[in-house]
Amino acid sequence: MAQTAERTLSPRRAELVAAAARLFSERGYHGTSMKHLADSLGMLKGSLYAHIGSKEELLYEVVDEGAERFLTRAHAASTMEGTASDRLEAFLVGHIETAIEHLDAATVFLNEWRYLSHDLRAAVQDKRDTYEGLVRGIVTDGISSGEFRADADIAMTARLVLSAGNWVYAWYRPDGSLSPTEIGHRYTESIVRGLKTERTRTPAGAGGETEVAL
Amino acid sequence: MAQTAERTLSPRRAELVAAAARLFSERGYHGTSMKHLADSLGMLKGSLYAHIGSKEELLYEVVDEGAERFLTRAHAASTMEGTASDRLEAFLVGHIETAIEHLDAATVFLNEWRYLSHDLRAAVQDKRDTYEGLVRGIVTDGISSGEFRADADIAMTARLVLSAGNWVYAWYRPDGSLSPTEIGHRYTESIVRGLKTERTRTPAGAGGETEVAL
DNA sequence: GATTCACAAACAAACGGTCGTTTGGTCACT
DNA sequence: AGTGACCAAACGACCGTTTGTTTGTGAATC
Repeated sequence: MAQTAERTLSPRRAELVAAAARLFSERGYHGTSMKHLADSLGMLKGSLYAHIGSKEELLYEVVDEGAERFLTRAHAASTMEGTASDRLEAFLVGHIETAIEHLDAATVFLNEWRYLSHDLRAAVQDKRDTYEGLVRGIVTDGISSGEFRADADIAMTARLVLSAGNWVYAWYRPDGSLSPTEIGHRYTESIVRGLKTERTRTPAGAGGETEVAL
Repeated sequence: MAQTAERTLSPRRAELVAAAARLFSERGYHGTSMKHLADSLGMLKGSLYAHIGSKEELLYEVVDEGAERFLTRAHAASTMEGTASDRLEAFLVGHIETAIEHLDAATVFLNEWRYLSHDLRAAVQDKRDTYEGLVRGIVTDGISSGEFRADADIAMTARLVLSAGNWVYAWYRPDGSLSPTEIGHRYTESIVRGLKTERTRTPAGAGGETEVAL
């Protein structure tokens, strides 16, 4: 009855998902019509359905792709050797690099995922919970080992880290003077400095001015 | 020809704007139809146009109302007596309190403003720039007075503050155990601790666990 | 000769918005 | 008290357009 949406193969389908990521991030899910999508690929909207099952399926694919990228990097950071500070830094740098390198998918992952219908949204929510759990784990480790202050608020600290990383998409412009890695390092330094028990201050260079962007 | 949309008077119109704020924040601007709005007020969509000029006018009203609230609180924090730390704290606490007390309008202000057409969007952008300028001013003052580290990155620090505050809407639930004020204080402490030149550590109580929410 | 892929046309439903009409209530005037 | 003018507010049908999706057809590719 319904034509099966062949999984991930087909290069043309990948183009579709990429175009959807760009449009959804620019105009939002509900603000993007199938005609917009088709126009951006030089075809008619009806033709899209040779590659996909529905508009929502497309949204899910973009969102899930974003979630997987974040999780992969986060898992690597969580399990690597080193102090909790090292891992927290690797986590945040990885988060910000991922967000910037795939700005479209990351924006959609952060902003449009809530428009998924119940079941698909729940699947994404699971991954988000897992992700936040990884940050909390690192912070908890740092406290256990005496590296971080014992009275640090774990949930609040984790959210501060994620908030910093999650808002990058809102102000980052590719023509800025700082690299993603550099941004990640600076954010981490600010946060970790406040977390540590003893002072292990690393000198930080003064950066150039950048334009105002909230 | 076009019926003039009477400014801000009319209590019924205010109800309309409030209902729009709630719906726009829940379903997004493009995801909310005029029929949704009318239904939520128990009237027909055609009747809405006795009070408003267009859907976009409604969006602008919600967004601008949000912007004004943030700006008012921020201006008060910026001009108050005290150290830069005090003002930075007042700023962030005010930001978070405002965001939570008017969660709907704040969410729309942060997420949906970009769907305004060019001119209206530019007006909002101005206010956002002003807002960010206020944070930077406080950080700059702190550096000048020797209160904050001389090598602190002003733009980055300002963004860290705003990011923390701007993401609150995404995880805050009214039934949580922490008050808006408490949340603001904890965030500020984490950030300011990393900014200060000498240690002026204030003891912080360990908070209760809260549920996972990204 | 089967499979891909896009076209072209059509679909019902929903979109934002308009408009002439009806409603319920409040006036001033008799 | 009764009457008619006035008025904001809501109705309800309708506008033209766009929405996401389906389907039958035909050209190209393997």
